[in-house]
Formats: sequence, C-alpha cells, structure tokens
Amino acid sequence: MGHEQTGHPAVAAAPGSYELVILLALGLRSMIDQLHQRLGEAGISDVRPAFGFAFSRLAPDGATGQQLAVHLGVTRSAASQLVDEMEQRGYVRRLPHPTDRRGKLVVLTEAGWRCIRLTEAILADLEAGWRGVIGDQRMTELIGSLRQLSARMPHRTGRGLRPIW
Amino acid sequence: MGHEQTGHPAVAAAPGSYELVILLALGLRSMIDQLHQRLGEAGISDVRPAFGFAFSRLAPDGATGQQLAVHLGVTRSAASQLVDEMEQRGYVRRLPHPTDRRGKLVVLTEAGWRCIRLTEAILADLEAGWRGVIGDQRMTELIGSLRQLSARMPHRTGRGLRPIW
DNA sequence: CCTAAGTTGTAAAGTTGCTTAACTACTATC
DNA sequence: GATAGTAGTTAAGCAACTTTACAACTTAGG
Repeated sequence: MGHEQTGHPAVAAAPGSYELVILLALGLRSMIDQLHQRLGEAGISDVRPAFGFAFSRLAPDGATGQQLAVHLGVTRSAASQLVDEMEQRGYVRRLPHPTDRRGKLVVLTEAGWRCIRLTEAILADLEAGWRGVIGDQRMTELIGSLRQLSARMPHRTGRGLRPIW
Repeated sequence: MGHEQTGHPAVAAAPGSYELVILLALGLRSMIDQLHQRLGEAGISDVRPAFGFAFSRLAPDGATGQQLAVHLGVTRSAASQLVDEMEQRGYVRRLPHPTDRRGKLVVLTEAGWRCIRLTEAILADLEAGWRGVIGDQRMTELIGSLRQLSARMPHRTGRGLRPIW
C-alpha cells in the first residue's frame, strides 16, 4: 500500500474560505455521478452529463441551437455538435423552425422523454435522500438560498450551465 | 435580433427535480468565474481553476503526485502534467520525498502561497456577499447542510474534486 | 537475502469535447 | 434591393484529459 502519511483524508472540505466552493463542487459531482450510475443500472449508458443539461432546456417545447448554446454557455458550434450526438443516439430530432427558415427546432423524441422522466425520478429520489438527512425545513431553505443567489448573479459571470466533465 | 420567442429566460433553474443540480452548477460556476475575474484584476491570470483545487491539497505541507491525483479525481499522469504547468509558472516545486525515493513531494513556493492567500481572501469576500443577501443564519445552515451531505456520500462516487472546465 | 510483485512518477501517443474561422442560407434594415 | 446581421454547420486546431509503457524504487514471501 502507498504511504498515506496520516494527515488529510483524500477528500475533505478544507476549513477556511475554500470550504464553500469545495462543498459545492463535491455536492454537484456526487449528484451527477450517482445520477449516471443509476441511469446506467436502468440501461441508459449512452448519455453524458451535458445531455441532461441540454434536456432541461429542450423540455417542454424544444429550443433552437442558439438558445441551447446560451443555456449551456458554449458556442453555437459546440451546441450543434452536441445535437448531432443526441440525434445520433435517438434522443432528439431537428425540425424546421416554424417561423424562421434559417433556424431549426430541436425537440425531444419519445426516447428523450423517457430519459428525462427517469432522470427527474432519480434526482427526486436523491433529493429525498438528502432531505431525510438534513430535514425538510433545511432542505427547503437550502434550495431557497441557492435560488436567491443564482438570481443575484452578475450578468457577466455564470453565463451558462457549461457541462462540466 | 434573434427570436427569443417569449418562454424561458436563458438561464433559469427549471422547476422540477432538475432544480437542485442546476442551482449547484450555477452557483459553483458563478463563484469560480468571479474568483478568476478578480484574480485577473489583481494581476494573476495564469492560473486555471484546477490549480486552486490542487492548492487546497498542497497546503499546508505539500503532497505527493499520487495524493494529488486522488484529490482531484484524475490519473497520476494528469496530475503530473498539472504539476508541470504549475511548476513552470512558479507556483510549486518538486522536492525529493523524505522517506520514499520513488516519490516526490510537491510543495507551494512563495508565489504559490501568495496566490492561495489572495484566493482565500477573494472567496471569503464572495461568501460575505452571499451572507449579506441571505442572512447570517441561513448561510451558516447552508454550509452545515452541504457539509453533512458531503460527509454522507457513497464511497464509490464523488471520488474527487475533478477540475471542471 | 533475493526474487517477485506492487507503487511512484513520467513520457508518448491517443481521445474527447470544446473553440475559431469560414461558409451557406436566410432575415431584417434602410 | 443592396447591406448588414443571424442561424446552423463544417473543418481545422487546441487543451486537458486517458491509456499504455517504462524505469526506479519499495515491500512481501520463501
């Protein structure tokens, strides 16, 4: 075995000002890892995290590539490539845009809807698990606090949900 | 102007079970973006987010490449490359390991310490800003909740602070 | 003691997922 | 109806990771 020379555990939120960022990063990563593990167990292993963030913009009525790019915080080009991937795996389709013949409307297929519904169920379950640990009231407050913070963000930053892995 | 066809704002935490993940992602991204913008204003523009997560493991006493890799959730090879970068920019040094001649001990230089101190100051300031919005008590509870959750994570997941961009 | 197996760090090559640049097709402005 | 701007896509390039392979060293077993 390697020398783990006492000291710090491999993953711990260091005290000090780093703690908040680290906790956010660990929490997010943990949620996404658990989600994708469970999706895998349910037979869906050809989605990556970015798909999920895209789905959350494509539901319920679809979106253009441009809107998707803004939502994810990437270039239109990257969004187009992502849609290629999702289309190839059968989760979305490109329809002609109803009012603008330049644009296309990206919409979820039935497989896409199945995936998003399963995802929501898993996330709800994970959230319920958390709720069981910290209590109902604290969970509600936590979400409320995070919501206030994201509402108050400077426009220049946090521009998108850039997929993160 | 593009057609923004009413509906959803570009970045909003959709209701439903997605909300929590999205809020965590937005919050984290916002914090890191603001941090690096301010570091840039202070003249430090040659660090990327991964450096910060590495620094939090390197302080106070250094770490081996292996430990760093585990902390970040990447391969030893990637950790080695990261240390190359940081060393090249003068933030860390590789010392021979005191007890194991295979290993090396990566430690912060004086420039590294300056960077980490500035980072902590900025993060403390950002956190104080949040505190001003949601209140002292809620902030304390939020941190406490997040801490409990990260303590309760399954071992298999959330294995590392993988740098995220 | 001495060999076999495991660990550490690194280098080289491959992969992934983004960006930039360039283009076509279409829309809006004047 | 020319001019400028926007949507989507393609191709080439790049950054940061992984995989594979290896040398140096350590540890465990006979």
